[in-house]
Amino acid sequence: MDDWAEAFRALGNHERLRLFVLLTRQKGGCCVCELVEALGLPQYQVSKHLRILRRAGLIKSVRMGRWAYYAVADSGVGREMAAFTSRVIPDAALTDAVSRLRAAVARREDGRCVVQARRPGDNDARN
Amino acid sequence: MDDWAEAFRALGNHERLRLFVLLTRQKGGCCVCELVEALGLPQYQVSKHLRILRRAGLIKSVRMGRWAYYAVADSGVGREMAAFTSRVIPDAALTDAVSRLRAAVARREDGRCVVQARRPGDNDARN
DNA sequence: GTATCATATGCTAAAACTTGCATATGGGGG
DNA sequence: CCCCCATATGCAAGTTTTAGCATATGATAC
Repeated sequence: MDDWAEAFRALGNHERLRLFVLLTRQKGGCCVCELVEALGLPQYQVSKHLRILRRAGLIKSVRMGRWAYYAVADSGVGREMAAFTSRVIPDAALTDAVSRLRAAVARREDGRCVVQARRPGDNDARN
Repeated sequence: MDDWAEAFRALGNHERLRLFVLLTRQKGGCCVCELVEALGLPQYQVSKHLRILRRAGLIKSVRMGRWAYYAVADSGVGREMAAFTSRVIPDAALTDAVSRLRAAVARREDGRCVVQARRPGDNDARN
């Protein structure tokens, strides 16, 4: 029960919910920079949100070289929540983010992410 | 999407989650004093939690005389969430609260609540 | 080694939430 | 009318979250 309350709280934030739903849409997971690109949020924020989702048991992470790949957790809370959000949250709610994510993933080489990180001065969202 | 984030946040509190799940277990709804008895929380806290759940679209309320009856909302968020929590949260997690609620409901007369409110000095939980 | 990229984290101020107490509101009964 | 019961709400203190910036860590390339 407490586990579920924590999972609900983790998803009770707009950005984190988008983040989680994005991960459910991208089977196989994706790395942080791809999520940063898809969501248009600062990298540190994405990292922090990811940690909260992981602590809640909703997602898992694997280090591959210098990249960290995140995906929906296999067990209990993660799988159930993913199934639920996939069912009730309409695709239309995040078409843009999904297509940006797809684009980033498509740019991978040999299955590895090659997205260049935004640095101060790049064409980032609010500048 | 924002609606869902708000609903998740509302359920992201241990007591509120218990409260909501209790309501899903008691079809037809129940009044505040019955919930107070079932949960062992102070009345003002139950009222406040109920307001948050209602604002999130999870539950609805009806005034009947001096009692306020609360029940899971019919529409979207409420119904879906109720179905979900009923499926994933084991009954064992709140057997005690449910049986106290059932007992209170059983004590109704002519379908109306007759639970006497706890006053300072009664055999309440932590005293 | 140094430089660079991807990611994580510490710190701070602001905002939001929780809790408790007191009290207000709204309705019924005498 | 006044009193009581059921419920709601205003306020203050303590706690947690959030957002932003800077910086640390981990890993690869040179």
